[in-house]
Amino acid sequence: MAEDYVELIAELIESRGEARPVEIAERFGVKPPTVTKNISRLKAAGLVRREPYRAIFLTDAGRELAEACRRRHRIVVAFLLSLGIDEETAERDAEGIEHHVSTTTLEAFEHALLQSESGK
Amino acid sequence: MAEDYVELIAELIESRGEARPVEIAERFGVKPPTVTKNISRLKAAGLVRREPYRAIFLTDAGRELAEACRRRHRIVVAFLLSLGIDEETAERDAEGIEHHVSTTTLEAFEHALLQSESGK
DNA sequence: TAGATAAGTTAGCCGTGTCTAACTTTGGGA
DNA sequence: TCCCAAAGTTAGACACGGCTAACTTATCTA
Repeated sequence: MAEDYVELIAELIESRGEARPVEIAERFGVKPPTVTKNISRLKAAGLVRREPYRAIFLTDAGRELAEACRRRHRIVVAFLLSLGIDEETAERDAEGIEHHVSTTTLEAFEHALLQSESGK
Repeated sequence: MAEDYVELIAELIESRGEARPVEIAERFGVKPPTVTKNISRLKAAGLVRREPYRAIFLTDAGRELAEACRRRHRIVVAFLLSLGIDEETAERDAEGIEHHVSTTTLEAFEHALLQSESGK
């Protein structure tokens, strides 16, 4: 959960300037109370900084985690695309797959990606 | 959860002749009461047939699900291996990845597998 | 065949992630 | 400026998947 949240929060801050619960709820297809509860868990975990009714910000730890997740996500998506999978499916599957990919496997994906690029 | 259970139960029946809670608990690294609870959920879902204190059997639906899962598992593992990933990592990652792979992506894996086989 | 031991179950707890219903706060018009 | 709608929170419920402690059943062996 935490990974998906910080990833999305980082994206929202980048694209919108701030991250709001209502947008998070829409993107994940959950209801606002779920977001409130999860955000407070992220806060307890030191990933997020925030006061009630205000926008959500990432701590340094949160930003680091988000960066690692986004990088991993990009690699997985790019890899699936390189296999000829359509964008929508690649995005959807990557969402699930990325949390189960070890460093070893991620490196293998990167390596395969380089091969396919040189061979195109 | 259900998929992992029926997959393992099918394996145990094949290799041992029957599936016993104690073995399931060991393989998943959980305690026996967890297995009892989950088996009764599988029974409620119509995937498993069983009386208390006896071995566990799959229903037709359970067997079908198990077969689909095992096939998918084999493909994911073979695909990861074809990327040069070591067996242990391939097994471990496949366990997580397999539940998030759409039919489209599974087919792409199979296709890539054929390519790599013809090219070796 | 009677115990002891291994296997399995039951009861009750916890954390996670979800929901609905009802409330509060914020902020932008009229 | 005041009020209303949108955003956010709180309270309380639920299912899932895990645990420990304590109990019951099955089985093996002396």
